[in-house]
Amino acid sequence: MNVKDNSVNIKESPTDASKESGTYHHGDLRAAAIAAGMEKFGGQNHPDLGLRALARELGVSATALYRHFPNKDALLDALALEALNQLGAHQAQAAQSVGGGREGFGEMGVTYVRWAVEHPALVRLIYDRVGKVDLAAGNPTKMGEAFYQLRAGIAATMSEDISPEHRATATLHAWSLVHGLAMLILDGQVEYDPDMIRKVVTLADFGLE
Amino acid sequence: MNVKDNSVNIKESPTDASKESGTYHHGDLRAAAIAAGMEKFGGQNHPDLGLRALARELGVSATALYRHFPNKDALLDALALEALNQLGAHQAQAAQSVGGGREGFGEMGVTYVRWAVEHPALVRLIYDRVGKVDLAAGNPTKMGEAFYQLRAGIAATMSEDISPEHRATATLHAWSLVHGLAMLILDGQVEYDPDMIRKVVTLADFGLE
DNA sequence: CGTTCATGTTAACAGCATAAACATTTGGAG
DNA sequence: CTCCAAATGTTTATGCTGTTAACATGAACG
Repeated sequence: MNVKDNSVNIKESPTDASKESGTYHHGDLRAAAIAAGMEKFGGQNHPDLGLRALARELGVSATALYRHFPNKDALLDALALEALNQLGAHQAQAAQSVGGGREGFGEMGVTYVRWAVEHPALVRLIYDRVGKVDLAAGNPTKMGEAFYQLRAGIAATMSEDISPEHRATATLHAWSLVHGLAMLILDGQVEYDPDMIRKVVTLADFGLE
Repeated sequence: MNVKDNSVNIKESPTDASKESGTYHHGDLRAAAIAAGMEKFGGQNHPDLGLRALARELGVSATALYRHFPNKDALLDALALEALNQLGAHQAQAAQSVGGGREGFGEMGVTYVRWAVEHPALVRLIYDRVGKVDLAAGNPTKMGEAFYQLRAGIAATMSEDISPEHRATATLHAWSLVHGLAMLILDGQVEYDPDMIRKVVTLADFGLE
């Protein structure tokens, strides 16, 4: 599988744009807003975005964002999707770099946790939004699809000659393990230590090999 | 170990109180606020508390709460502590009802997840607050102590003749597993099913017996 | 009986998301 | 090329929020 780059496409606006004086129109505000939002959430631990602050950074009035997002939640959804795609890309890369089995799962787990530690607010945002969005509208969202890819990556590290039920259980087990570990670290209950992570993750035994 | 009830002590205020007409003074507003807050968070999934709304429910003006809590965060901290104590009590009860080993851990894990599912907003609140509080002030908080009890309960289900390092790793593994599972359920990624929970949890093998 | 202190009140402020009305720029059709 | 419509921006206004300051009440204690 290739590492797809699903990142937001910051298209140069018509007639170049970029900047140039105080143009009334911004160029591509939607993309800029998402980029600025991602930047703002980058190293932070707790998601907290103010429309006014974001708009100020973009050199635009607060209500301008409403031309591109129906409300704040929609903007957060867009950010969450962007973040999930980035995480997915990292996971795919990790899966690519190693084989399956316990070793492969270890690598994916470590990657998941590391990405989470490096982008705390984004992980929180992802799970926060997906919990609200997917349930509310029963639409087969892009986020749902991205999550499916994530699970599939985990399941792929498991031996093929185990029963489907056991496989489902084991996948859930693995996902829970790395996600829980990541959350405990983000919430300050466990200090981040790559070696320790690997030890904990490879302690798992659910018919991987 | 006995099941301690660390719940908030709703002391009848001096001179009885309880209610009786529109007394200018409330009686014990602090306890009432915590109780009302717990009630409000009870079945909800996402923590969201408005001081004004809470005060309205208590039949008191919004700013009255500032006589008992320096700010909103302090109130949330109090709620988180209360919630953590309740969770701890449940865990202790579960630990009491079964022996150690894989069976014991399974019971504790199921209990943890069940309580989390029944009180989603409170679990979120607990980890949200402890992440901010314990780190900010390096004080050995009551919450820190309560968490220690939680970990100790998990560790107690493990065989005694394993090395301390392995024991620490295994404890973290177990905690991560149940916490991650609970979070995935709360975020709508996994549907709650007690049997499935038990299967996933007992799939763990880290020198329990 | 009177003072003091804890605890309540109302009024005010800044910041928030958001809606409505108005302004400007862009792009396409005649 | 011109003109009109749609897209995208701005200003203004509304009702929410947490929080502070100044004032009021009542309970406890000498």
